[in-house]
Amino acid sequence: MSLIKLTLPDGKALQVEKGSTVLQAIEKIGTRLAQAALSASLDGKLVDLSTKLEKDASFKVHTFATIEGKETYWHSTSHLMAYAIQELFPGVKFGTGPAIEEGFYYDVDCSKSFTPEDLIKIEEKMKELAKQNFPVKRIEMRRGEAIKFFDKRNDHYKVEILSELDEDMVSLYEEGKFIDLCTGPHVSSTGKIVAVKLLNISGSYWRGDAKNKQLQRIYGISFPTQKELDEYLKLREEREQRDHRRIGKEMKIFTFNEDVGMGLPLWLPNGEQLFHTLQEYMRREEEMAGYHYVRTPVISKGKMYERTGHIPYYAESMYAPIEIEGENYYLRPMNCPHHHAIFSELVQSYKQLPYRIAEAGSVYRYELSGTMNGIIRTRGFTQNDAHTYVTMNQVADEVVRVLEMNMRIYEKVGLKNYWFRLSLPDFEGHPEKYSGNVERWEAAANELRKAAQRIGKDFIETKDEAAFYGPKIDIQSKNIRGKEETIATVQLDIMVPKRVGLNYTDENDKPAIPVVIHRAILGSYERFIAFLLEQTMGKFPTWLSPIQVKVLPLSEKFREYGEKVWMEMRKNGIRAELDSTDQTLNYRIRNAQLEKVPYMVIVGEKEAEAKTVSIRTREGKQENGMPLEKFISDILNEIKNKE
RNA sequence: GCCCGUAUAGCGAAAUGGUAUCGCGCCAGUUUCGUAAACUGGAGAUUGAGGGUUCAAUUCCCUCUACGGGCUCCA
Repeated sequence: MSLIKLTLPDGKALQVEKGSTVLQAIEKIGTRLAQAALSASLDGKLVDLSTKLEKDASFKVHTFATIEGKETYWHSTSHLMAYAIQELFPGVKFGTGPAIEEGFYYDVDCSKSFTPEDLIKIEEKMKELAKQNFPVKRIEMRRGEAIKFFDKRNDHYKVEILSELDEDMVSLYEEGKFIDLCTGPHVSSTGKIVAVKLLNISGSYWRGDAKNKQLQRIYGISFPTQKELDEYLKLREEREQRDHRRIGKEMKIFTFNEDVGMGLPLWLPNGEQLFHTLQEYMRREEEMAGYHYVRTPVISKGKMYERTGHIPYYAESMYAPIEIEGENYYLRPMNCPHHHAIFSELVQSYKQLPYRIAEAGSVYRYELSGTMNGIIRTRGFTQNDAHTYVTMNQVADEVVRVLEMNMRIYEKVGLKNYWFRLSLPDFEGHPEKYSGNVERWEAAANELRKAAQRIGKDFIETKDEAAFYGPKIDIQSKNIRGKEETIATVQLDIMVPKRVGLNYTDENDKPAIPVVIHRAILGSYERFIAFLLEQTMGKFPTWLSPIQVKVLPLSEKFREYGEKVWMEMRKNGIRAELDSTDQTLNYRIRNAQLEKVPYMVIVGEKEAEAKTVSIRTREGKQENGMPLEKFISDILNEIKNKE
C-alpha cells in the first residue's frame, strides 16, 4: 500500500493509504477539521474530501477534472470574485454566490451598472488577489454574533439569510480582507485559482422573487489550468454551432419578421415540409393507438375559460379579448375546453372509455416578451395535443401507453437526450397555486408514480411543478446552453372535468365524472423541431428530411439523364431536387452537404449508359453503378420503415 | 414585464463626427468538370424605425421595435 501525502488547509500534512475509506481519513484528520469538510491539496492539485463524506464511498484522490472537485473550486472562485468586486467598488452588498452546474455566479447589489469592461477589471483584480495566495480560513461563531457582525457592516442580505437559519452555530470564510457567510467547503488558499473567465452579467431578483430588488448577477467559470479554460471556451463555441436558430436559418426552416411580431414564427418551405411530415406521422401513430382526430376553432368566448378556471390563473398571459356583439372572444391558449365540448357531445357511457381526442391545435399565449427563445418559446404554436377521458382505475394503464408511445416516437425521430420528471404540487409552500384537496392530489400522484415505475425508466420527482389542476409527468431535456426545458408533458386533470360538468354513466347506472389525461407527445411542434435541430444538427432521418435526394449531373451533357432520374424519383413520392447549375461537381456536393441532404445522386457518362446512379450519402459513403430502380426501392423502403 | 447588451447589402462581418470596406450569396461571361468551394467582371446599403445635439450623425443622446444572455413566468 502506498501512502498519499495531503496538505490540509491549515497547513498540516496528512498521510493516508491510497484506497482508504473516508471514515479512516476522517479519523486521521480529526473531528474538527472533518466537520469543516475541507479540501486538501496533493502535489499542488486540488483534492476535495467533502462530497465523499456523505456517501462513505472509497476514498479516492481526484483532481479537479473529476466532478467532485468542481463545486468547491467554483464556489471558492465566486468568493474570490466578490473579494475583487469589494476592492474595486467599495460599498457593494452581496446576495448569494453559489457554484452552478457550469461555473458560478454572485449576486451583487451595486448602484453602478456593471459593463463588460468592468468584468475585465474584475478578472484582473482576481488574478492579482489569487497571486497573493491568501489562506482561506474558516471561522465559526454563534448565529447571533454573526448577525451582529454583518449588521454592523450593513450587509442586510446576509443578515436576512442568517435570521432565517435554524442552526445555532454558523461559519464564515475569510480570505485577505474579505469575509463571507458560507457553509463551505473551500480551497485552501486563493492561489489555487488560476484561470478565470467572467462570462456575463444579468439581472436577478433577490431570492428569486420579482417583487424584490433586482441585483446584478455575474456569471463566471474557472479552472486550475489555462488549458482547461481554453478547452471549455472552445466547447462553448462548439455548442453555439448547434443552436437551433442558427441551424434553422442555415437550413431555411423558419424565420421571424419584425412586422409580424415577437414569438410568431414564419415557416419556410423546408420548415413546413418538416412540420407537415412530423404532423402526418403523429396522426398515423395516434390513430393506430385509438385516438380520434378533431378540428376546432382557435378562438372562443371568455365564458369557456371562466368555467374551466383558467382565467384567474392565466388571464394575463392570454391575448386581450376581441369584443364582438357584446361578447368577449379570446384567442385560445389551449385546446382542452374545445375537446371537452366534443366529449360531452359524443360520450355517454363508461363503455366508451378511455375516449381519446387528438388535434394539432394552434394556440396563442401572450408570454412575457423576455421569455421568447427562437422556436423553443413562442407566442403562437401548434400543440401535438390529445385528451384522454378515463376512469381513475384506467389512469395508470393509459399513462403507461402514453409514455411508451413517447419513447417509441423519440426513438424514431432521433431524439435521445431526455428524462422523465414527476411534477408534484407544493401545498406547504404555494397552496394558492393548486386547487382541490390534498388527498385527491396524492391519489392522482400515486397513479402517475405507478405508471412511471412500470415503464422502468428512471425518473425524478419535483415539487411545485404541477399544473393547477393536477400532477403531471414532464419529459425534460436540455438546450445547448445546458438549460433545462420541458419537451412534452402528460398531465392528470382531477379538477376541471368536475368544474365544466363532464360526466358519463357508470356501470351502476350512476353519473360519474371522468379523469382527463392531457398529453402532448411532441409538446409543441415548434419546440420539438427546435430540439430535433439541436440534437441532430439538422441531420434528420431520410423520412423526415425536407429534401431527401439531390440529383447532380456531372456536366451539361448529362443533364437530360439527370432530369429523367429526378422525375422518376418525384413520381415515386421521393422529395428529390435537381441541381444542374453551371458549377463544378465539388461545389454542388458541398452545397448539398451543407443542406444536410441524406443522399446525393451523381450521374455521368457511365450511369447514363447503364441506366444506373452513383450514390454519395451525407456521411460520405459512396456506392457506384447502382440500378436506378434499386436505389428507388431501397430509399422507399427506408422511408417506410423510418430507419 | 425587469436587468445588461446588440441592430451596417439576402447572410456573416469591418470602419468612421464629413453617406461606407471585405467574404459568401446574387447577376453576366468564360469553363463542362467523377465525390466538400473553377476563373473574370458587375449589380446590390436612405447603416432597424422615429426624434434630439451638431455646420455635419451610421458614429453621441432619447424613445420605439426586434434580437441575444439572464431573472421572473411557462395551463
